[in-house]
Amino acid sequence: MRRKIVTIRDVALLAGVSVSTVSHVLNGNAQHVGAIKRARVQQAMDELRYRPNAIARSMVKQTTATIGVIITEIDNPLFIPVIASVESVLSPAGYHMVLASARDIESEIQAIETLRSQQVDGFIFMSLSLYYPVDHLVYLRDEGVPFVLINRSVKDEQFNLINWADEQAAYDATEHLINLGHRHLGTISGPVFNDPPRRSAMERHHGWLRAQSDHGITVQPAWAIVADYTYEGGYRATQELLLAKQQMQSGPTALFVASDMMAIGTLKALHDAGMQVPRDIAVMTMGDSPFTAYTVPALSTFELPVAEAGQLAAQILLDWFTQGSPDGFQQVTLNLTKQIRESCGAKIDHTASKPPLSPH
Amino acid sequence: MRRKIVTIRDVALLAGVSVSTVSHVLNGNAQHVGAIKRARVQQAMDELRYRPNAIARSMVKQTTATIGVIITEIDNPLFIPVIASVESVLSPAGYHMVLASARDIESEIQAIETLRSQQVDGFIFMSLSLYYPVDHLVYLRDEGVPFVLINRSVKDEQFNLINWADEQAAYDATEHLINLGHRHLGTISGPVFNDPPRRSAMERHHGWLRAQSDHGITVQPAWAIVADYTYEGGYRATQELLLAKQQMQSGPTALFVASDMMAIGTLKALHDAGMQVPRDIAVMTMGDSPFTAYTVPALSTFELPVAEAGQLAAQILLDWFTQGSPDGFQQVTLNLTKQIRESCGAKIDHTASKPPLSPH
DNA sequence: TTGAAAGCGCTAACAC
DNA sequence: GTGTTAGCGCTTTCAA
Repeated sequence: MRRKIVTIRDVALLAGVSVSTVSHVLNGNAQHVGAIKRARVQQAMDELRYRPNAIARSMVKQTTATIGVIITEIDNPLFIPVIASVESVLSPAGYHMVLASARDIESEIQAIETLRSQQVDGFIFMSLSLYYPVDHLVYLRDEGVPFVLINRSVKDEQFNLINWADEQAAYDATEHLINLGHRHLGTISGPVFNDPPRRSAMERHHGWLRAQSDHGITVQPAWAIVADYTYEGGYRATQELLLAKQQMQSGPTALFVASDMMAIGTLKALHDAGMQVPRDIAVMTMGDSPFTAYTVPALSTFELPVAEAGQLAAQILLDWFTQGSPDGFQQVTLNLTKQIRESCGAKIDHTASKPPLSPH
Repeated sequence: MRRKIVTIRDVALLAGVSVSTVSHVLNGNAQHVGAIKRARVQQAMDELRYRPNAIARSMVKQTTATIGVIITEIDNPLFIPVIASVESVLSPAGYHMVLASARDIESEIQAIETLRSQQVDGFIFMSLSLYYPVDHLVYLRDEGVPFVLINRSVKDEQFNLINWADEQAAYDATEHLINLGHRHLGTISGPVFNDPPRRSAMERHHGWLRAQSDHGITVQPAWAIVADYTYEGGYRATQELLLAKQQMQSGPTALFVASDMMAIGTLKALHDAGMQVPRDIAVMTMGDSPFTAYTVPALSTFELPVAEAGQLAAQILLDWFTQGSPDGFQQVTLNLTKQIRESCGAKIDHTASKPPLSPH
């Protein structure tokens, strides 16, 4: 990019005016500039193909109109709609986005340092959804740096924090299954045993438990298998569950699968085992993948409002920049949307549908 | 980000040295600095929590160590692995990435201007895979700005250009079907009738045609349906095909679906119509979605080496920066990887498998 | 080995 | 209205 650079000075020279005049027309303070000179300046800029140097401007304005987006799990499909929506609100406001990825705390700290030295005006942190230490974020906050966290596992109340109502959605999904008549529920959980633990996985698992508890259903621990949110994980966990069922001579009639990627694996494993969904087993899941509508059978799911999270995050930052540091911090929990399709089946008939397994 | 900024001057003052000395230790020119002073400077930096201002540095060095990535179709899953891999090679080299999206030529031109004024050192353009005019890219090239195009539809030979071997993969996929014994082939094409046309769709369609031509198979135009690379499109196109089949009293025994997203829709439509894959109809597709392994049945596909494209693009730019402007431009075509699973079925037996539709 | 000083391209008082 | 000028934080000759 090292052409011979055309500067504001060149323009001033050609237009026969001073640099400050050029600067004024550049910044729209055109009221302070006579029409004749303004035209001359415009023409000189065009002639010279002048392009203002944003770096130099940032230098004096002490602001870059750029926000840093730090993402983890760059392979997580979730972050596409997020950055897309962040971009969609930032861009019209004249803000830019620099991206950095960080798969752990160390590289996150590193990324923050680098972006700060690049003078970004704020941050969006996307999704290191483990309960990691957040000392560096506390520090950042105390320095007055604007940032917002999306889907982040923190317990501290003092951040701008956007989360999804994972626990409630899992509860609702499970309850939906219960209302359909199911009394024997299994689950494929996310990575609940991670260390540090992962918020969404914990919450979703908890929602599954709570719904059953509220309905007086006894949880069968052998029917709760832990996986890792991937297709493969869902596939293997389902095989495991089927094995347990075989050994126990009894299995769940309905499954809550804690992520739609896993649910795809579950569907596959069930199919490979010769089981039909929802006839032999009902399935509910949650997530944001548009694929769920096109699986066979189509998955009943709770959809994450992912784009909303990104928009909101960007808007919080923008407001901060324009209106100055806010009084408190925003804690937003976005609800998921119920999407009933085929995999959860219809209401089951307890009196007729099953052979007399239990006296009930 | 407007704390009271700690500058190199503050450090110099505290350490009792000159700014240029601080600058030297900052830039590793430590040979020129005595050990005692060096230590003093280090300590002062730590004490003040000094963070060098990259903006100021860029200002004098005339380089930002940042490359602009302009993507279109931000909803296209393809670009995730691309930017992930771009980041993975840029980051270790100390380079950053600023993202902009542009869904048409006008906004692309706009994005280029903005990023240039931000003094990015180069560009990666990702995937406006239509034959749009490229005057602005020619201009960019002639100005000596480093950039590379990924999956871009251009005919000009004078760009760094990374593409996938779409035509060949489509040819191979079709030939695979032919080798399996199929003689009646259908296709769900991408948006071939777009204006301007879309390279990958055209090429894939052409590959499908060429393979049949090479094997002396007569193409049945009614079995070639055009869609738009989406699930929905694949679903609807397949329904259309089924309708045509019904009206003609004969249909294809095998389908080449030009993208895996569409193929998911195809599978669904086929299932909804009560047809079994591959028994009733064989399916081959191509793309980069990891989902294909988990559909029912698992999709036979040609996989796009997407990450490779990103790495290559980033590397070309990095080499340019370190070794200076190259002599020519690189034109790379990356081959897809054959992945045979269930949906294409096994070799079919012409003598026995079908009721005597034809005397053959 | 160290320091003084001249910018990098731009903005914003402040004069005129 | 328009021009002069002092920086923004840093690197880099060039002298000492």
